[in-house]
Amino acid sequence: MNETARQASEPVKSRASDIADLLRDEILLGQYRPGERLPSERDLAARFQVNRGAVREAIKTLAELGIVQVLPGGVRINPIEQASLSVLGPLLDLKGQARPTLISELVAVFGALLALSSRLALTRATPEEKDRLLTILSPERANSGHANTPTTYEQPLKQFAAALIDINNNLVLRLIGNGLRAQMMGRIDRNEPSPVDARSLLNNMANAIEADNPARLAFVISEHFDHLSATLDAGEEPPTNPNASHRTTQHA
Amino acid sequence: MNETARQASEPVKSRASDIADLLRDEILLGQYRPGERLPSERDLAARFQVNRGAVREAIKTLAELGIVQVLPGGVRINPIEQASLSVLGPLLDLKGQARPTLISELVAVFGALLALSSRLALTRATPEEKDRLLTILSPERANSGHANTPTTYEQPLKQFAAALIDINNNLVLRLIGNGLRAQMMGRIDRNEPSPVDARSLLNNMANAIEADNPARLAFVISEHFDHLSATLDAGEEPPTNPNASHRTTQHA
DNA sequence: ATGCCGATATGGTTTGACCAAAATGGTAGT
DNA sequence: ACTACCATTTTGGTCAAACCATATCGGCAT
Repeated sequence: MNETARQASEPVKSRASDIADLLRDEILLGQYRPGERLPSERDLAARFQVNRGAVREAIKTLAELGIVQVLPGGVRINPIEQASLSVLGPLLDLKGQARPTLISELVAVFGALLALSSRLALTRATPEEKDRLLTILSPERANSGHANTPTTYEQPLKQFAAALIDINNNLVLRLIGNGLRAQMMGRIDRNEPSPVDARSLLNNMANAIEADNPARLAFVISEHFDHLSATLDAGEEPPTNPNASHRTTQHA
Repeated sequence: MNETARQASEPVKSRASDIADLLRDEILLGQYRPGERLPSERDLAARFQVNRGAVREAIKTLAELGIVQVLPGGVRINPIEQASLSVLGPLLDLKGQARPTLISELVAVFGALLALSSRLALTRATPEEKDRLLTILSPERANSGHANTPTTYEQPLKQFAAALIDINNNLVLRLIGNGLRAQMMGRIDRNEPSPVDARSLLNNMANAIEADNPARLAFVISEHFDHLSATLDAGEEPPTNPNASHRTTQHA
């Protein structure tokens, strides 16, 4: 029946993917320098006690990630800058060991893309779509009336971003968004506690939408994330209060 | 000696990559519907007269592209929206057969990212870096003095974008840029004849930089590419003059 | 010191087989 | 007739031992 319902629970861990993960982390951690050669497939197979085929598949994955380059004579390590977007996730998992400023950079780009996306969307949005966006931004005064949503700021932003993607119907934008989201999934949702008056952000966004002002919408978003990024840039862990357990029902 | 000089001439075509390309195009062309199952590895191996290992590696590639999902019991096709950025290239090669509006969408996102990147860069650029940007934008009045550059508009923009990436030093931005560039490489350089008064764009950009106005810089870029995107959106091939052979020394 | 050439190492490919889990289809029980 | 269960088949995952073409490296002869 429901042929499209399948959801891909876990990626089905396999030897090859385990090896790929391991080698990937080793490379991202800088254990091999760019231009250097990875051990031969046979050596790796011996090291991991697996068949050469498994190693080949793992290397295939690394090549697809853009962090190595396989050519006759040997597999060579690429500079990180030549990698694919998909390395962000692993890089984040390495928690700053490889690039301390990563999260700040990510926030900056995310904010900018959100701003861009919202500007484009608001320009072409129908009244109904604008209503939808407003509803997402301010669940308190929504028509559905149930104000029991626990004042989380990430959720509205996520939904908002998703709605923007739908409205824009721009495949390129969607693919980039997919990539970023996939990499952030479950990695910095907690680490990015969306500090800096996120509530006022949502309000400003709503106002800009009501005012039908795409430029202003983009501006308030950019401002917010620029600030957030700068904050993260300054100290590695800016306002990490001892009681900060992400969403502490602030005298709601 | 020069250990980093190796340049990866051609990607070393292999059976597996051939098969991957073929299957990829078939999927992108919609010969399989999302949720549907790809033929089994054994069947594909038989069809392509190759070993199963080659087919496995090909499928691995497709999985990395995000266009299929391999799990015990069968390989299933994903909706295009779940793919990776890397499908853009193949999609462009299919020249609109799969998604006619792709180029327009790409231009829109490219412009927006360029605007974003330039805004961020101009905010933190040193005077020297600003000079560098200006030099790139207006080679005529550059200090080097050789005005023999044949008035191409793509080149300055490419160099400009590259310089921005360097200035920003934002890995996320760089990876996205890499992805987009890799996909566009040799594909739409000719198809995107950078029409609409590109010269005035460069001038406006230079002015904004001289004025130290990041917002204005971003604005002029956004405006330009929004317009370009809209133009592409309207007619599939907007001003394709019969004599349009990309750069026709317009009465220079 | 230089040029050539062969041994060696490397990725690419093949064959054939086995395993675990999913999908399938038929049978037994209701 | 319908459902629940189970055995068969199919599928991806893995393994083993080779062979090929090319790139690399070493030693040899000039």
